[in-house]
Amino acid sequence: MAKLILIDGSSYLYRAFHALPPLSNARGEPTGALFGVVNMLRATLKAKPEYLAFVSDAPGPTFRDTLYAQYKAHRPPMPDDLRAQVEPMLAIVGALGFPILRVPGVEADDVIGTLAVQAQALGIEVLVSTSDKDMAQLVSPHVTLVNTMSNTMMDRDGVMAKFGVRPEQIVDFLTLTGDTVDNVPGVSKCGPKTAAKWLAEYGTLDGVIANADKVGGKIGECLREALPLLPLSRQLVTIKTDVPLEFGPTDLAQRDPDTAQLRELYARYEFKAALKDLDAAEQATGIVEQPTGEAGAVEPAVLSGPVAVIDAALSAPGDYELVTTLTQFDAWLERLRDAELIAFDTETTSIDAMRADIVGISFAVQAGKACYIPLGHDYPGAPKQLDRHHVLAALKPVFEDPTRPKLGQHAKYDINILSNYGIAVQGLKHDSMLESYVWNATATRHDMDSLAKKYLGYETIKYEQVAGKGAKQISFSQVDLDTACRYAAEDADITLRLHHALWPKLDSVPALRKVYEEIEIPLVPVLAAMEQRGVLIDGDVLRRQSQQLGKRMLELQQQAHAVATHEFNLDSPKQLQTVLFDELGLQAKLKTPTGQPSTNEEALEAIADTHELPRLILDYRSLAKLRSTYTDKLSSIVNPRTGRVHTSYHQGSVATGRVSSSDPNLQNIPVRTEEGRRIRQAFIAPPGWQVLAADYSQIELRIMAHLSGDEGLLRAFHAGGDVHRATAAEVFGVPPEEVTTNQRRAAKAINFGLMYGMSAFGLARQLSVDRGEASDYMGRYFSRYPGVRAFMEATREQAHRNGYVETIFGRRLYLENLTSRNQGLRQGAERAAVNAPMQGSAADIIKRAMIAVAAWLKDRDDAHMLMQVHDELVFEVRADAVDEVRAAVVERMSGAAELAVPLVVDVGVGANWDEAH
DNA sequence: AGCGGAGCCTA
DNA sequence: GTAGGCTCCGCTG
Repeated sequence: MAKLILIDGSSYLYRAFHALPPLSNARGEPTGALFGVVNMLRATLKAKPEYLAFVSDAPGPTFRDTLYAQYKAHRPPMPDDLRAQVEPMLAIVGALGFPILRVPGVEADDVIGTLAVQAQALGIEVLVSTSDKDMAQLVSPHVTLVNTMSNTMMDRDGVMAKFGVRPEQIVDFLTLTGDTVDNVPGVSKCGPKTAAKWLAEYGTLDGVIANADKVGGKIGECLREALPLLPLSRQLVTIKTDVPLEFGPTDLAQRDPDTAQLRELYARYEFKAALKDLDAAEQATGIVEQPTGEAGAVEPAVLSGPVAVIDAALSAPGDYELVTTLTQFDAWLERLRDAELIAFDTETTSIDAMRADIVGISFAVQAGKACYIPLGHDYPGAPKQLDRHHVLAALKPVFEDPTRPKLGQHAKYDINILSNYGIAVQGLKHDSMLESYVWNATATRHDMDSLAKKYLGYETIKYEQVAGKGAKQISFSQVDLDTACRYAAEDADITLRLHHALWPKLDSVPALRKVYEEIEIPLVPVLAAMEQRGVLIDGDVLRRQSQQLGKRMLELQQQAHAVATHEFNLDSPKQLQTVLFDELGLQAKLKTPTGQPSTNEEALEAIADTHELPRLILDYRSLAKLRSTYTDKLSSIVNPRTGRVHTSYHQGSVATGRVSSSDPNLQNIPVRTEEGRRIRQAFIAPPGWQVLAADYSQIELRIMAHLSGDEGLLRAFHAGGDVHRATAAEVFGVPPEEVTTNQRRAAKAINFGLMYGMSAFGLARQLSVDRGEASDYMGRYFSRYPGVRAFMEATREQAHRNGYVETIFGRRLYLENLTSRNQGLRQGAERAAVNAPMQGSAADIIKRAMIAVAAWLKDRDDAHMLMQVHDELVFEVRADAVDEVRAAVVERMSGAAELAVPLVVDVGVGANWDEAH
């Protein structure tokens, strides 16, 4: 059964303030009450409730003040030492991921009462965490009070034991006893015992009132005296359970905690146990949450309250309309024409845009107001839907009008879908996935469900909930219309709400806004076009290669079995381990991270001279990899409709700003070995066309020269020629023409290693020299290129100071684990920090180049951009246009950034991708 | 059927 | 030693 924990914030703050000694931190700030509350919150989280909230009083009068001017009139003002702890408390509560609820006009109790009743109706178990006895009136079979500070729980029996009355009698009980602290008038001389006695006798307050005459003695007079005020008192002590709220119990999921901010707050207020918990969690997961706000010095006051308060406009349930009539559709068409920003989403039959059919479209034009237009639900008994052709034809002018701004979540997919129906979407202005990605690429995944949870505290309907999962999953076209509407309209609605939550963040940092507006958003249609175009594959070439590879693999396999004297699965590292190290008794040189003797390439290479089996395995593996991943796979993935391979480019999955490619991954096609390179021969151009490949020469090293400003490195690049040779000449103190092959190899290893944040130890390993020698090389390198060392130091320092490093264009690259107590994790983070500005800037540059080249290609039909492989762009070009395209591509790639060194681009042209290199 | 580990391809 | 994606096995449901 799902559980909801409601925390009575004010009650805890007061109770902790009075119960704990007046602690303070090194700055002299009071921390006692905070400490108590933080411990209570941490204990609460350990219960892992599905839903939770921290409820506190909103500023301003409530309905009780209106009802009775004397209400709480004698309450002393909040002590300064307590007041000072309110803002930090809210900051910590927010950073822990609690939804904070503050509703004006009512007290926290009323919000808690209302949510408790609502949750109960939904079959949710409720725990009310409070130290306020008045709350006992809420207790029921599924509502229990918890007092974390005294570590007690109070259910129905507990209420009876403590008060001597049933929970439903608590209101009457409190009315009779009154409350001197809150200035609620009761019956004087009537304490808990008398109240319980009367209620036991007459059942209810009304019963007591009706029988007021029968009560004798002095106390009877007091009762009769109090009679006129009792109805008012009852109103005052009754906790409301019908407050109109913009959110419900199920909106109250915990958000992702902001560990970085927590660490800072805990450190500031010196909560050592809480800090230790954070460290333990970090060690366990190896993950540290990145701050989502401006990193650097964080003043708790700035980040408190509103950051985590559920914003009614962004978190309320939406109003979704299922559009099945022309009247409805025309009304929405009108809304779209008037909209400042159109949020749209498509529903289809497949996640592969190239094979998907459209099933429906949803729109949102304001938060909470969305529609779903079903177009292709075809289950038995499906209601009649609008004509797809008519709807798309009517929407086409809207989608294709660049002056009507549009918003999507991963809009590239929807653009591809609509393109299948002849609609060329123009005017994509925003994409919530990219907003989140540019804001902080690593704080969260950027799918809508994760974003809604993190930035809105909203739990979306999951696709699995409407369509099932695994083998039983049905197509969206089989989902009933009402369910489909809830799901699909929510997608458009949440996209819009996410935009409202994320855009102000981006807009507040000019460099990030520029990266988003000038790089990521314009890149969307460019990538979409590349995916749709696809690349032509020669299936016959691949099939022939598969056969040849298979034949040679079989031979190797038979030889291996003969050597091992029995059959075994060459693809199984585990079986191989047994054969090599147990049966044949070979000496294992390396271990896997899990402690098993390793059978990876390096380990087999190391024992290849002691037995013939390792070499057979190595040969077999390289062939198996080629066949399973490339020759078999690629020919099977050719789209039958287009005869081409259509990859997907991912704009939101690489921490440094690169794009990645999958289904298939065209960014890891072999190139280093002769056999591998043959696979590239299958990437061809149509008859009369050529493949043109253009790649940046040493782009990351050039960026290092630019960023570091190191004179030696700048000179080397300005001189042109072989930079590794130039480096070797400097490091080894010989003229460039006398540099030996080994010297150049060492220099190249240093150049690359430095960009990966390498240590002398790593270089020694790479070059197979001892550590002293490697460290000697690095010493000489840094003495020749002192600017490089300074740059690396500065980068590490910036990473520690800000939690992120930046690219040339100001993209922020957050680092995880920089403050880890685990040395390995921390050093890993520092290496990543050193590499990130170079890898990230290179990514920015090629993205800018792609946008520029695509703009130039826009109205041409003699060349298409097909692939991006990090520092390389691949095109198909009609033979008569090759020279012109080559010049234009080089010009735009070289001109994609103004660096302190030239950006050199090498171009090759050929009948296939291999020849074009 | 889904998942983690091992291994290996790219820049 | 940076950044990814894909395939296989072998385990768990």
